[in-house]
Amino acid sequence: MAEKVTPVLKSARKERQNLQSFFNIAVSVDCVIFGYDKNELYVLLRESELEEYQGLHSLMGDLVRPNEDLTEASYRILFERTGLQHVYMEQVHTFGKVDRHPTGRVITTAYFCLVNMQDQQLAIAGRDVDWYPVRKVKQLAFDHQEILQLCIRQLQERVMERPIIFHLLPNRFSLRELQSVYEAILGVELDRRNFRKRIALKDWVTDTQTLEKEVSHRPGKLYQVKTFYLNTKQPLQ
Amino acid sequence: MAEKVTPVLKSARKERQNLQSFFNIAVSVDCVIFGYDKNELYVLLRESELEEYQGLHSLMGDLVRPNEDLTEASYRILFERTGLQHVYMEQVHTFGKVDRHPTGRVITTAYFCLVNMQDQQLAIAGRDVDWYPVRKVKQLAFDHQEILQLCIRQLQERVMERPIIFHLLPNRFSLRELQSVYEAILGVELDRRNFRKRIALKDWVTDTQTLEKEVSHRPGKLYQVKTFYLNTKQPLQ
DNA sequence: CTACTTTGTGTTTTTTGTACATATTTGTAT
DNA sequence: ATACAAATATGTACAAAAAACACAAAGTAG
Repeated sequence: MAEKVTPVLKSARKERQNLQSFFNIAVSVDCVIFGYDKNELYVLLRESELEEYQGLHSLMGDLVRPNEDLTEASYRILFERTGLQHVYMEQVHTFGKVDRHPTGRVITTAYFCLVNMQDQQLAIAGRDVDWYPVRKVKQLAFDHQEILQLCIRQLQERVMERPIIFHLLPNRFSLRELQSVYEAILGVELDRRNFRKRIALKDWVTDTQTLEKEVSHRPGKLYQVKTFYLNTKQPLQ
Repeated sequence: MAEKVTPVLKSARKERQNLQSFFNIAVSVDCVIFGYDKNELYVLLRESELEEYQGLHSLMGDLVRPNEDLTEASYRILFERTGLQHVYMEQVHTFGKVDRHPTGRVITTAYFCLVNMQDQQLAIAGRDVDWYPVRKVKQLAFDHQEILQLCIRQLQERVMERPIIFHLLPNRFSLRELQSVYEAILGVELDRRNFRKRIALKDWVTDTQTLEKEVSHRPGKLYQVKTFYLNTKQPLQ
């Protein structure tokens, strides 16, 4: 790391005179867009454009424009790919290795986004864009596998401390579905009785007085999240 | 998205207009360097160089060089200012508002660092650099107040989940000191008996069989953190 | 040697989390 | 219509963790 010793300050000043050299780093945003369907957590991926990564998938990313905030860029990318606005999003980490992009110096800030895959507004843009079960994603272009892993870990932490999981679900859902989303994200099985107790205690949802339809067994009650907990704005960070 | 272009930016962009269109965002790193002494949490600040922020302090930051990793840049900045290497550091957040820097588009990634203020190696570089009690910092240049706040919050979360607090302390410390660091960071008072029980349970420290000196009361035992817990590498993120 | 300050320890209570079993409701096949 | 399958719905006992709380011992200062 900081192997060079004292002359650093002096040479830094020198380099700074030649200011252009510091505008040689491109800035991008990568969105890890999560969805949930039938006991599986999905992530939205596209086919990589680069020859170097032919045949591999990559996250939804783009360079940040000179006149847009970092946050704006992430919402733009999400919108371009999904047609969705007002989606829950959190910044996760910035990846800045010199050689992380094969064709130039690009640092990237990763965000995770939670979307409802049943949303009527949802319009996956591009033939090469599709949902993939997170469990099955083994290799991605660039350092995107690492980015994805970190986003999953952060998602796992967040769903345990804040009511953000509802962004993955349709308006009405059964407690069984809710539990399945937790299980898909955390990768563990949960005890049904304790789970329901915990949810009841948190007081995040209300009974809609309606029942599931088209299930080949006893239908469960449908619940809604209390609207208070559906803010897109992240309460922390 | 909001297309506000301030005159400042416009001229800044003009200067760089001959560069490739997406390589005109500068990337910087800001280090929030924390220290602890006598019941107070301190942060290392310098006087701002910019006219716009004359008289205000700012964090330790610099532009990232084209050929250094983001992480390298943060260790370089820390080393330039403190002479320290192998310091505990964590990335916190990247700040990317278009207008966050008055003289151009600069996005910055914030790191927090934990240093031992009694460290013999510690050499604060520059007349304008000094320690300030975190409690008393009210206003900073740029968006550095916001950055500082977020770093404090992340530090508060981390010390509750991982044994990183020892990086702020000298080699040997009493349990009373250790408790005081927690109290300074968290801004709360802790029960001594429960605190000691929790620390004993965590099994992070060993008794050095020596006692405090030069205290005007019953001296406490001195402890050391088990070396296993002193890795500079962050275990998560 | 007395007063003072801080260290050092243990018990009880409360809260939280975990493990676990049975009756009920509906749909489906006969 | 009846039996069966599958999932819903619910409560209690136990273990672990956190919080509240009080008193004796060690050393310093005068």
